[in-house]
This record gives sequence, structure tokens and C-alpha cells, in this order.
Amino acid sequence: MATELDKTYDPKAAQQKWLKFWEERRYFHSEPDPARKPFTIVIPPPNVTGALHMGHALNNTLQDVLIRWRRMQGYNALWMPGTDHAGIGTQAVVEKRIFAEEKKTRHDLGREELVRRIWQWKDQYEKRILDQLKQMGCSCDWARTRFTLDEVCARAVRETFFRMFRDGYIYRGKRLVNWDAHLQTSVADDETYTEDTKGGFWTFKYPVNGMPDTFIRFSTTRPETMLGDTAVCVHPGDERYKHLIGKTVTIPLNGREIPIIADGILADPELGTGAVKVTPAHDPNDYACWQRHPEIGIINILNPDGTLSENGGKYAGQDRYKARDAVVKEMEEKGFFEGKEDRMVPLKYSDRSKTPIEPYLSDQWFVKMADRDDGKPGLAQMTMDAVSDGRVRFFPERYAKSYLDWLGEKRDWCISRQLWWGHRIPVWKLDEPPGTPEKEESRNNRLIELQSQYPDKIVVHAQAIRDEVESKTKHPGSFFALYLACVAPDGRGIEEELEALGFVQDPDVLDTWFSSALWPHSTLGWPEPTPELKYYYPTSVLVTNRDIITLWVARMVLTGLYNLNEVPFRHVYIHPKVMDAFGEGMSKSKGNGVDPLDIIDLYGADALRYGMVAIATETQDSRMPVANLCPHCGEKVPVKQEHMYMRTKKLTCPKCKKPFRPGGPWPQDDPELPTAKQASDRFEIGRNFANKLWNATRFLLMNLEGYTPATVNLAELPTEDRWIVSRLATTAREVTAALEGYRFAEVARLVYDFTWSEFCDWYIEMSKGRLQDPAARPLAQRVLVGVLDGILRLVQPVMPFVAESLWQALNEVAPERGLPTPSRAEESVCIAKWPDYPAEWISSTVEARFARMQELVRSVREVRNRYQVDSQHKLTVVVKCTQAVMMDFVALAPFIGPLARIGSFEAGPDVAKPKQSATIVRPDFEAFVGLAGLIDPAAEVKRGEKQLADMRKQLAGLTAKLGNESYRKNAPAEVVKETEEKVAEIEGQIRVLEQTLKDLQEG
RNA sequence: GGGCGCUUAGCUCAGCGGUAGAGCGCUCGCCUUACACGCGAGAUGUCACAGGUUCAAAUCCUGUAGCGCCCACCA
Repeated sequence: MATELDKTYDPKAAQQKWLKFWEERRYFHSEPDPARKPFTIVIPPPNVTGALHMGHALNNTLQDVLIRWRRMQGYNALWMPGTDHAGIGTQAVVEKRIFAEEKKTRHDLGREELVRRIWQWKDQYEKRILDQLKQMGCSCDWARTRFTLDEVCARAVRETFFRMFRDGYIYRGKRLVNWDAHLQTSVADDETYTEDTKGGFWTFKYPVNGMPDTFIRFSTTRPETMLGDTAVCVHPGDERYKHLIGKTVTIPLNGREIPIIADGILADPELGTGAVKVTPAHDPNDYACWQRHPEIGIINILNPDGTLSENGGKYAGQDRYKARDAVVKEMEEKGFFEGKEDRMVPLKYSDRSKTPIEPYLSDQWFVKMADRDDGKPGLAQMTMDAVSDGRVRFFPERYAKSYLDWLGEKRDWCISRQLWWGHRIPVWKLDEPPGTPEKEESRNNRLIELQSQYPDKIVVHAQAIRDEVESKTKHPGSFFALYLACVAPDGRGIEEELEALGFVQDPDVLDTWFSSALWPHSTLGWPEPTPELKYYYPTSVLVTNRDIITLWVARMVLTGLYNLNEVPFRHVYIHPKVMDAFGEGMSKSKGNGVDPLDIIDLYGADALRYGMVAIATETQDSRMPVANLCPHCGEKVPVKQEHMYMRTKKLTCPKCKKPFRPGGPWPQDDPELPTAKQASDRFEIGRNFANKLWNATRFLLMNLEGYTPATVNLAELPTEDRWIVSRLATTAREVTAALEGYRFAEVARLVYDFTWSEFCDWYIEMSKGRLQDPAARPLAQRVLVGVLDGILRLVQPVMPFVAESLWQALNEVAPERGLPTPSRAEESVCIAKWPDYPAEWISSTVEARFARMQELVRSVREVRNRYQVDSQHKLTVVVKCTQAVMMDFVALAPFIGPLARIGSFEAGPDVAKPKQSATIVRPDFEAFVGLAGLIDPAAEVKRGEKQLADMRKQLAGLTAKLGNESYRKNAPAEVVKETEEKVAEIEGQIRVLEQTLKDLQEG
């Protein structure tokens, strides 16, 4: 009859089988259906650059748990999948590869060809990433997969840009940006890292004009920027320099005369010489100073490639580092060099090219975040309000602070990147030098015509832009007319018209976050009024990492409010980080990652998922010690700290002495060495748990012969049945509450403990006897099946593969099941109803009674183990307890092993206290276990005395407590009562022990 | 420098006002006919440190130290 299950769970077979099954049945596909409530999550789109790592495993497992749970609850659940084009990252990777393979740069290939190549890369990696997600069991609606650069998303990007441009939120300006001279693009602050680098700290002096032999001394780490100095700055209150303020100095390198100014923010009298050179175009602080003192001017001395521009005078064309040496040499020769100190200086590097960042003045596009001139809240404020007033809630709550603090700075958002891979900025510009009035007029007329012809498709901003660099150097006071025309998404004809007029499209692309920011609505088809958008938006919850609260979460709220006047999601759940064994974040540069696919391979997807859920506690990041499995002999080689910092590329197996390279999601390129797979003990729990579930079900299936579904009467159930039903109902409630509060680790713990420690260790064990008894068997079967049914439902969101395997097996043998009245089980556990058992099932009385039974059993087992009583030996047990307890105890007899006799003091003194016995003293009963011929009275006395001492100590503590007047006065009555009861109990136990010890000593 | 978090059994972590918990590891005994990815029993902790609040503190407050993360800055 029963389906035969193997002895152990085979995750690989299950994964293969059920992935296909789910896909075929389209359980994860969702269509708008106004009759049902939606539950929607949009995936944080993984970058197409890389491989999935543990962070992804965690992030996506948690989303899947929520989606699967809500789906079971009857929600129309949609998990929208997709990937992110990740501008800089992807372009850099592909460029690097092309250079390695073909020795060609992007300039050799040209824009079109490079972009084509990146698309090829994207197609390959997107497929791989989505496949990895599938392997994890993610129940996404794959038919809806989006990509941040696909047509649907592109349209949303252009539409948003157009609206923001039209409304004056997007502007073009000159700003100091982090310039990557190697990739020749600006990079965002978060795309840089700072590293202490060996550098110099030079001190120079400039001669003060009109004051012979007077110099002003200053220090710098970048001497070449002297060429771009436009002032020297001192603190207004600095007595040493007060008399020099307003004077000028001459830069010896180029003879330029620059003022000495006072600025209390820039200059710190405590630091260095107290005087600072000011290079507005190449230092963020100096730039800020220039904004306070615009009269000093600003001079850009760098070209985009990192060489000096014509403003560098005789150094023009030299690389900035060469120029640095040359400048130092010239200053030294001219006698203005005061000394050099070797120093470790913190230097900003580009994360992508690993080259030092240059602060660089360039044209960029910005989104204005500040409050509006008309006093209405600006974009930042609007975005903050959504969280302040609770339209968006953070879990855990404390993360709202990061969000609000960051937005509170209301810093403009630089959205342009000098890349080729991304959404091209939909602005055409005309910035020729001023022409003849006639020419300009005809052009203006044409522009006006265009605007009236396509009123909703084109916005032209004609701005008088003062080019700060030029105005101070070549054409003081002159202005350029600059036309910026933004074209709406479907304005093809207009673009050509503009180009005919001499307009050129801006070559830059948008910051990746600009398109990611639209993700919750762009994926649903916005700006089209699609049924999806109407039905699924706003989404239910966003599950993400704390690192991108500002970069991504805040900006999604911003664009959601701006485009739809509605937040993109109700809840934001921020999960912990997975750290390595030494408490450091996992990253490619540290080489300390773990590949989730290795874990799936070794432990199964269910184990990976269980591990991820168990790790997701509310406050703490989680460490994950890993080992490499030697590819030659399979030996586990633990990863040590030194492996991390050295970024070890080769390890030698301590057992077989053969070399291999360590594993991870980012393995080094080395075809010579075999790569290790990685293991971590932390996933054994999940693997073992899956196996436990498997075998519990296997046991049932072996004992379901003759199973007949029928209603069970709760009131007539034996104690253990009432107990397991009560525990199941309690557990289901607690699991639901934990999920509602995003307390994932608790979910894992609850399900595990109930299944293992209660259902398997006690209930199944107790059912064994009943299953042999034809009278008791049918009921035992019904309750067993009913409880297992509930467990599989509760397990499904976390471990869907094993749950489905067992559900299907159970469906073959017991398709009609459930408590108290059976019904036909759903065809898949994925779409089974989430358990919500009636409150009447829960009985604290029954649970307390059963706890006492457990205590009883454990006590006897303890004695058995202490005296190494073998399984043949028959015990005599005498218990002092009530009739009811006695009945329970008799029922429990099989647990205690063979019994000669069992008796009770209060149920009837039919059994005399055994002569040679071990004593059990427990809160609810006293028992003596007869151990004729086995007992060692001396040992028993010794043990008893120790126990007695402990109890007296405890008693003394409690008595003292009760003697404390403040305690009696202030502590809650029930606490005092509990203490009193405890004291009475211990006193009773002490008496029993004392008597027993006396008996023992007397023989 | 600012913010946030962490410090509990050898390891990884729960607990977050009323007598210290789990998994792994360890000790002892078990191939008990679901499971050795298992069963039963056991040992193991001044809950980082110092103050404070309270009848009562691992739990709340303040400070110190160490670790981590985020943000800012470093002429």
C-alpha cells in the first residue's frame, strides 16, 4: 500500500522534480483579479555583473518565505523578478574582459559596438542569475521578468526624466565630482572606497606681494594643484595672519596673483601652518569655499584623462603625477619649497578601476532635492514625510532614522554618468557660441513652433549659463546661450527635427539608481495605466539590505510619490548581513564570500533556505564560518583569517597535501588548479531537519494501512492527542505572528522545535504503542496524519521542496485528512491553505499535564542511564501522585522500558517502596525506582547529598527573599505566591531526600 | 568625528525585568523494526567591564573597552 520512501531525503531529486511541477502548474503566476487581495513584492534586482552570493540567498529566501506564506493565506501573490543593468559595474567588467582578450579599449570599439557586446554579456549572465534563483526555489512569476534597461523600463525612465525636467526638478550644473580618470567617468560616492596610501605631505610658501621677505606657508598632499590655486585662506581670528588678509601672493609657478582671504570654515588655525591654499576646481572643501567667495574664481587644470589641461601652463599635457614631481622640483629650485614628510594619506579610489579619484569640475545633471521656492515641500521633504507619517514603515523601526537623516540633508542627486551602458539622457542641447541675431531668431522661432506643435512632447529650457571656468579666464563676464531640449518617450520625429537644427543628444547616461528608483512601478507598466499597475501598486513589502536604504529605498519612495502620488510599498524589511567567520562583511575584494550553489549542492536548497531564515534575527548580523572541501580528497579545510587578508589564491590540503584554489562566488581565474566547493556546518541543521521531516512522514506512511478519514471528537481524545493538537494550534499562531512581524529566525525555531522535540520525540513515539492496538489505531492514524498535514503547511514557506515531496506522498495514501473533520487536501502544498486553528484547541491545562508526564518519563530514564540499566532489566517504580497522574503514568509505561511493577502511594499502596532504590525528586511527584542488585548505595548517597546541598542553597535564597519586607510589599502578588509555593515544594523535596538518604545509610 | 548595532556555554546564536537556553562540539549509553543527517541521558556560563535605577537586572539607564556596519571628514 504505502508509498515507499527512501531512508534519507534526496534534495537533488526533489528540487528537480518539484521545480518542474510548479512551473507546469503555474502556481507562481499571478494575474490581476479584483475579487482577491493582492500581495506583491518586487525583487531587488540583482546586478547582471556578478554571481549570486550569500547576501542574495538571504534576501531572496526571505522574500520567498513571505510570498509563499501569503499565497497560502489566499492572497493573490505576485513576486516580480528581474535584473539590474548596473551601469558602471557591468561596463567595467566587459571593458576589462575585452581588453584582456583583444587588447582593445572602448574607444577602439565605438559606442554602438561596446553596447552590443555588453548586451551579449547581459543575456548570458541574466540567464545564469535567474536560473540560480530558480534553484533556490524562488516562487517568482517568471513570465513577468523585467530588466532595468528593457523597453518597458526605458519608457518609464524617459517619462520620469521628462516630467522632472518639465517641472524644473532636473537641472544641469557644474559640480565637483569624483572623477575616475581611467574609466573617464564620474562615479558616485558609494562607488568609491578610501584607503590609506603612501603619499607625501609637502610644505611650500608663496611670497606676499608688496611685503618683501614676507611669505605665507601652507601644506598640501597634491602639489600640482597649486597651478589651479585661486586664493590662500586663513582663519579670520588667527593673529598670525590677520595683517595679511586682503593682500595678495604670487604663485611662483605661473606668476598668477591671488588674494589672501579669511574663511573660518575652511581654515583651521590648529592644523598645519594655519594657512590653506584654495583650489576650488579640485577639492570639495575649496569648492565650497569658492561658493562663499565667488570673486576668487575657479580654474580647472585637469583634462578628463588625468593629464593637465592648458590651464596648467607649461605642464599642459603631462600626467598629473608627473606634473606633481615637476612642480615640486620647480618650487624647490626657486626656493619656495619648505620640506616634505612621508605620510600615509587616505586616498579615495574608484571601486571599479581601482585608480585614485580626482575631484573634477564637470557638467552634470542633477535632481533638485531642496524645498521649493514657493515654500512647498521639495522632493526630499516629500520623501521624508511618507516615512514620518507612517505611509511607509520600516522593520526594524530603527532604520527609519538612517533614511530620514540622509534625506534631511536634502543634497541634490547627481544622475549623470559618463558611460555608454545605461539609459541615455533624453536631452538634446545646443551650445554653439553666440551667432548672429538673425540666425538665433530663426532658430528660436522654430523651437517655439515645435513646442506648440507637440505641447506635451518637448520642453526647451533656454538658459543663460555662465561658464565659470571660461568667464574667469578667457571671456570675463560673457554669457553663453544654452538650449536644452528634453523630449518625451514617444517623440521620435521631434528628435530628428532638433538634430536638424544642430542639437546634439547629451552623450551621458543616467545613474543606474535612476532606473532602479522606478522599479516598483516601471515593472508594472507605468506610465501606461495597465491593469497590473492599478491592481498591484503599491506593493506590499520591500525586502532589502541596509546598505541601500538611502541609495535605493529613499529614491523609490521619491519617484513613486512623484510619478503616482503613492508610496511604492507599505513596509520595508531590512535584513541582517551575512558576515564571514571573523565578523567582517563578505565582499569580492576580500574574497571571503560563499557560493549559495555550493551549499545547495552539498546540503540541498531546503537546508540553504532554512539556514538563511534562521539567521535573520532582528538585531544581529550573523557570522558564517566556512570550510573548503578539498577537491582531491574531500577533506574539510576550515577557512582561517590569514586566508582572507592575503586573498589566498592557493591552499594546500593538510590531508592529501595537494593544492587547490579556495571556492566562493568569485573564484580567482586559475585554470591550473581545481576549485574547492565550500561547506559550512551552519547548514547541517537545515539538512538534518529536512531529513527528520522526511522520516517522520516515512514512519506514518508505513503505519497508515487501513487509514480511514473521520471526524475526531476533541473532547474525547487521549491526553497526548489533546496535547499535540494544542501545541500545533499554539505553534501555528506563533508562526503566523512571527511572520507578520518579520521575525524570521523565530519562524525557523518554532517550526523546528515543534516538529522535532514535540511531534517526533514525544507524539510519534507515544503513537507506536497505539498503532499496534486495533482499537486505538484508527484514531491515532487520524491525529498523526492531521498534525503532519499542519506541519507540512507550516514548513512549506521555508522548505518548499521537502514539504512538497511529503505532501504528495501523503496525498497518495491519505488524501482526505485534517482535524477535526477531514477534507480533501489541495493538490500542492504551495497552494494549500495556511493553518489557522481554533483557539479552543489550545489548552494550558493539558499542556501542563503533559509537561508533568514528560518530566516523569525523563526522571526514570535518568535513573536508568545513571545505573546503566540494560533494556532487559525490569524496574519497579513507585510514584507518589494523584490517581490522574497515575493513569497517565501507566499509559507512559512503554517509554520507561520493561517494568516489573508500577505502583502509587496515593492510587493505592499496592506496591511497597523498593528496598534498593534510586530516588527521583521532582516538582509534581516523588518516585522511587527499584534497582535490585544494581544500586550502589554509596554513590546514591553521595549524589543525594549533593542534590540536597543544592536544594538547601536554593531554599535559603528564596527564604531570604520572602523575608525581605520590600519584596513582599512591592513584588506582584502572583510572583510572591509562586515563590512561596516554590519554597513549600523544595521543603517537601528536601524532606523526601533526607528520609531516603537516611534509609540508604541504614541499609 | 557622527549615527546604528554587537559583546551570553569551546563555536554559531536565541532570550531582553522575576531561579540561564538551542544547534554544533564534548562525556556516557544505544544499530530500540521512521531517521546514526538518528535515539536516550549528562557536563559546561561572575550573561564584556564599571557604576546606577528596582524588592528583583543577562534583560532598563549612564559610562568604559573591544568588534562590526553606515555616513561625514582628514590642507
